[in-house]
Formats: sequence, C-alpha cells, structure tokens
Amino acid sequence: MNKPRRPEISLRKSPQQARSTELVAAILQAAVQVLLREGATRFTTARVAERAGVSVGSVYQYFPNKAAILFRLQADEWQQTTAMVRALLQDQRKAPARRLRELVHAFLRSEFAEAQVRMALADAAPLYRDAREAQEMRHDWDGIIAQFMREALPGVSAPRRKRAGELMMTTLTTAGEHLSRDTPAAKEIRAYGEAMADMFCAYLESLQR
Amino acid sequence: MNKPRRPEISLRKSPQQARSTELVAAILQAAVQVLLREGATRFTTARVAERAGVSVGSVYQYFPNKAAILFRLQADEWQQTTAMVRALLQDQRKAPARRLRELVHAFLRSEFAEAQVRMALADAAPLYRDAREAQEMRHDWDGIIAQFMREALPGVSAPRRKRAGELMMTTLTTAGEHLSRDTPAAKEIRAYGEAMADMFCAYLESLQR
DNA sequence: GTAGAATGCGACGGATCCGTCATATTCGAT
DNA sequence: ATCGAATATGACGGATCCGTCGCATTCTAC
Repeated sequence: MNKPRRPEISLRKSPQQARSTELVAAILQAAVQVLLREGATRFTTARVAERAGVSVGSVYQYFPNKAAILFRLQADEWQQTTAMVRALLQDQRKAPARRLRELVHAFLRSEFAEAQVRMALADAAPLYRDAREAQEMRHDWDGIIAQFMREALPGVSAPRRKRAGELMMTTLTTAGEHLSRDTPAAKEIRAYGEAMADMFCAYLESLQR
Repeated sequence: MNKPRRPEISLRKSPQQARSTELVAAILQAAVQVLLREGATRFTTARVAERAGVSVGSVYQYFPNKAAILFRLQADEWQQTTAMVRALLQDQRKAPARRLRELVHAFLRSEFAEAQVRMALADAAPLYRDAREAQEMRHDWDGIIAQFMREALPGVSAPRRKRAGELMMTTLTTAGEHLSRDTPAAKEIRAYGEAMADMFCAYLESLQR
C-alpha cells in the first residue's frame, strides 16, 4: 500500500504586499480556467502560471505544490456550501421537512451551476483528498446535520438518527455530483431535486412512526 | 475544452493459443494487484507487466493502451453487478419492496467486499469513462430498472417512475461507493444498508398514494 | 536615495510515463 | 525436422511534468 502520500497543502507564505495578494487571486482564477479548458488530467502548474500571466516560480512562492492549488479551490467551494447548508437547516421559522426540501434544491442548483469545475475537481480529488486539512473539512457538516436531525426526529434513537442524517447527506452530495455529470438540462435537475426531496420527506415521516 | 480524448479500448487482438489466453488472465490479475498496492495514480503498464512476470510489449499486444486494461476490469465487475441486479429485481416470487431491500444489501455487500479495487478504479475513471464502450455499458441497467418500476408502481406516470428509478439507482451506486470509502466496519455498512432500504421503501409507498 | 526585504522570473534537473519496434523465441501444422 | 505464424521481449524515443534555484526586479522604510 503505497498511495500518494499526504500532500502538504497549506499556503507557503501569506502575501503581504498588494501585488502578491492579486497574484494569488490571479492564480486561483487561472486555475479554474485551466480546469475548465483542459480537465483535471492536464491541470499543470505551468499551465496555470501561463494562463495567469505569471511564472511558475511565483506560483510555488505561495503554493507548496499542485495539490495545494486544487485543495484551495475545493476548500473555497466547500466553505460556501457549508454556509448555505447551515443557514438553510437552522432556519427555525420553517418546518424541518420544508428546510430539507429547500436544501436539496439549493444544493443541486449550485452544484449544477458549476458542474464543470466540480467535476474536474472531483477527478483531481486523489491528489488532495488524503491531506489532513481535507479530512477535517469533511466533518464540518456533522454538527449541523446532527442538530437538525435532533429537531426533526426527536423521538428516534441517536444512532438511528445519525445514520439517517449521514445517509441523506451522502445521497445529496454524491448523487448530486453524479446527476449533474449526466444531466445537461437544468429542468431535469429540478425534477430530480423534487424526487430526492420527496424521498427524503417520505423517509423522515416513516422514521417518525 | 480539450479533455483526454476518447481512448480506444477494445482488445487489440484475441488470444489464439493457450499461452496467450493465460497471458491476458495474468495481466488482468496483475492489474488488480497493482491497483491495490500502488493506487490509481501509480498504475502503470510497466508495473502491471512486471508484476505479471511479462514484458511491456506483451501487454500492448492485447491491450491498445493503459485505459483498456482499466476498462476491462471495470467492465468485468460491472457485468457481474448487472447480472446480480437483474436476478434480484426480476424474481417474481417476492414483493417489489422485498426485492429492492435485498438488492440494496447485496449491492453494498459486494461493493464493500472489494472496496479497495473499486475505489482505485473510480479514481482512474477519467481515463476510460469517455470511451464509447463505457458510455453504452452504463445504460445496461435502464431496461431492468424500468421494468421493475412498472411492476412496483403501476399507477404512477412514466416520467415520474423513470426519475424515481434513476434516483434510487444513482443513490445506491454512488452513495455505495462513498460509504465504503469512509466506513471500515462491515457491521456499519449493514446498518447503512438497512437505512437506505428503509428510505427507498418509504419513498415507494409515498409514490403509490 | 538607498538598503534590505519582498516579490517575480524561467531555464533546468530529475523523474515518470506511454507505447513502439526490431529482434528473439515458441507453437502448430505438415 | 521444418517453416511460417503467433507470441514475447525490453531498450528506447518522445513527451510530460513537478518543483527548485540563482538571479532580476520592485517595493517599503528610513
């Protein structure tokens, strides 16, 4: 067992002057472009640098390696998504089932809107997936989900609740990725969202009985 | 947009003598080993050849390129799974809900049993995913599912049924992959299977009303 | 204006990797 | 035993790719 070992993934140094801040921004923007135009397999620090109008050396000034760039992109998207999930699931004014429905639609919509980048990032996942930072980030949802499930299913045992929550979130994220890979039409995505929300709600109700 | 172009993926020539048949078998077996020990990123024709006790040239005698080996492995697993799905879903002696439950458990069990190889194959998917043969194979389930859904939900409109079927199968396959990536314990997998089956059954019932 | 720090540059070393081809070996039929 | 076809070999060309390092340029504080 000799998989790609844990990459070091944090920023190498923080930009201090204005130009370097812009540089980092330009690199990230270029990285997205490269991902879109070339795909994950042809994603290269050289190509990123070129597209950012910058030299390779400058890239390595702030990113310790290729994986770090990819991870940064993933982390940013992930953080946005987490914020959205939190906001939608904690909105006490709405019934749990309604919140869940809205979450599904919001998630799929955002997933679909940037399907291209997300797919490429997923293809490149083996490069950064095993990094400590990435591991940790994946647990960010846990607390949010757990709290939501306590509220939605107060009468259900904790382990059951935990599994139900994880199951739905896994379904949402993975199936979401998969659906947007095969489904070009936004209208179809919407319909699948309805179906998924129906499924989740039916499941919740069945657990309450 | 210049993703890896469609790889040619079919066998280059069919083995005719006995030794070459064994050779192909040895290559495939070695390929699994390499995938297990080195992971997708370090999967190399040279390493496969070495492990098979064979020269690179011989590998290219029967496989047009690296992707073809990976595709062959994937295709074989896929075919087995399809057969299982067909057998379980067409068993008229059992109620649809029961068949679905058994399908979930059987699928997860098989996924979990070979989690390592499957994960590596998934990582390498970008290499063979876009090939024509792979595209086609992905539609093998469609007929089976459609028929099952007609039987399980006769009173539901065709598009709805289609979506429901695809949703559940997407959930099963993708979430299955994801669960077995994070979940080391077989007992946990079993529990998630129960949960998923519960979810599917609740969904089916809700659609019947 | 000047020194020293911060930033930016890009050619290059070293490491893989893919797939081919000229050559060597083995098999099967006669 | 012989010959042509099938099969096997592995060194090698050509192509990337990653990340570094010595040097050039720009900025900031004094």
